[in-house]
Amino acid sequence: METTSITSEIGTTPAPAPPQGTRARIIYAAGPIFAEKGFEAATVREICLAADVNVASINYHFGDKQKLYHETVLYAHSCRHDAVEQPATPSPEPTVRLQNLIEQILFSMVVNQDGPWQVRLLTNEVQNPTETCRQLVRDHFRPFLLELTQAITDIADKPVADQVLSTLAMSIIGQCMIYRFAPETHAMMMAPEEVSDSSQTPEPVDLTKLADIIVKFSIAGIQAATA
Amino acid sequence: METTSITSEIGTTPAPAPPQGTRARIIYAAGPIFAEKGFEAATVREICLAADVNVASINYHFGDKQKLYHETVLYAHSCRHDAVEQPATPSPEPTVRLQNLIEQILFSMVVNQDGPWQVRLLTNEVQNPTETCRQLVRDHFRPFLLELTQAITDIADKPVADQVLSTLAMSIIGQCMIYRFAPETHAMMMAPEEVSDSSQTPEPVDLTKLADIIVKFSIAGIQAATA
DNA sequence: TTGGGATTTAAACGGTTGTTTAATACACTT
DNA sequence: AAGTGTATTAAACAACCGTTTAAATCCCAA
Repeated sequence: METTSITSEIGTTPAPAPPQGTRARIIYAAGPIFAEKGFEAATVREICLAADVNVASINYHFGDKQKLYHETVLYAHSCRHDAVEQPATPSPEPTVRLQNLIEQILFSMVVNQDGPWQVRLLTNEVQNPTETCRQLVRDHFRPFLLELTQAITDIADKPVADQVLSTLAMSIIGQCMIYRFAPETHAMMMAPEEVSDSSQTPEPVDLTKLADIIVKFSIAGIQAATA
Repeated sequence: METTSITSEIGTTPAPAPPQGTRARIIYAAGPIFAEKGFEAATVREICLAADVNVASINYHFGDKQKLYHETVLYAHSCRHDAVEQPATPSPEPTVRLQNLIEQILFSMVVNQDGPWQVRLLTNEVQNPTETCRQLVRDHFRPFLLELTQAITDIADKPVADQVLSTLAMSIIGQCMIYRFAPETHAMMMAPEEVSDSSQTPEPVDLTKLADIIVKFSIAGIQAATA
């Protein structure tokens, strides 16, 4: 059995074209299926059909369905993480750092770059976390949260109680994530009549403008809540 | 077959004790199971086992599994809607109305009154909407959104572009909903080491204080974003 | 008490699930 | 060319899925 990690195999290149190895082709096919139907509803047979491999290949290369899911989530995160560039040296100005962080969430989680299935898969995992999520929290989410709370503290320019600090951080994250947590219901609310099929996720919002509003909103909110 | 709607049967009374009728007992047992495992992963056999009824009862009383799910979601919403009292006459002061609306979301969606499964079920439905969600949007969510945008417009005290208005509304809803969309991941982020089983959803946050922070944050944010 | 619709029951239905097996094909060294 | 370990294949496995069936039971009006 191969032992190569998929993240090092095709994770570094977003790979819009289906890859060649059997193992990589399975993950490439499993991603959108897991993202759309969830872990339980997705069947190994339809994944293998989409990947054009034998049904036994999943158990041979990954052990079982659960381990395939684990690898697929990690691959999805690596795609999104690579898709957004970060400034090499953080700005000394905390409001600029806050803007960078907000844009980082929005552009990695909201924009549908080379297919939105990676984001949808991560959203599902964060909501119904498995051991995979714990790994993501430790390696990526918590370091990000620390940067965010540091920026908030600097903007407040005074000591902030821990509970207030975490509430403010969650307020900022919540503003960004709402667009990914319930995009279809959001579309229903905004356009009540014209149902439309909307096969692909509609992206009518200008992300730059959206980021600007959230940044202004949040800076004023931080100052008011810590006054 | 019975034709009584469950919402009129036990919906008006939150009913912490298991109800008597077979039909009601099925919904009472199906709620937490659907909420925890999702529609596909939940099996009719474990629902019937929990409800202590025959496996054929679901098909007899509801037609099929999907129709049972539909009724269960509607019942869950009626529980949450009844659990929060609303002021009879809206205040003329828009900031007070905004505070009432924010508390309305928080107390109906975050607090775990007589078990958090109703909220979790609604969250799942909003994320992967079926026809049931469309019904909820039409009858409840959109009227709520109209109240919210009206309050925002009054606070801004000047004309606000539609796109900005809807962005601000989503920012407020997002701040409240983030605590329900990913409560387990949120707990992971806040307490990295002490994993703990946390069988029940932990509720360390003081809701009144939380609401206060979000209200202050949002009022300042609205004024800054519409200045 | 009796008749008959409503309800509950045990059992079975066809179909699908994830996984395993054993045989086959492949690539590459000796 | 023979041998060897890896990879792929078709077929079958037991278990479970949602649903259906037909008989048994309940309940209440006549």
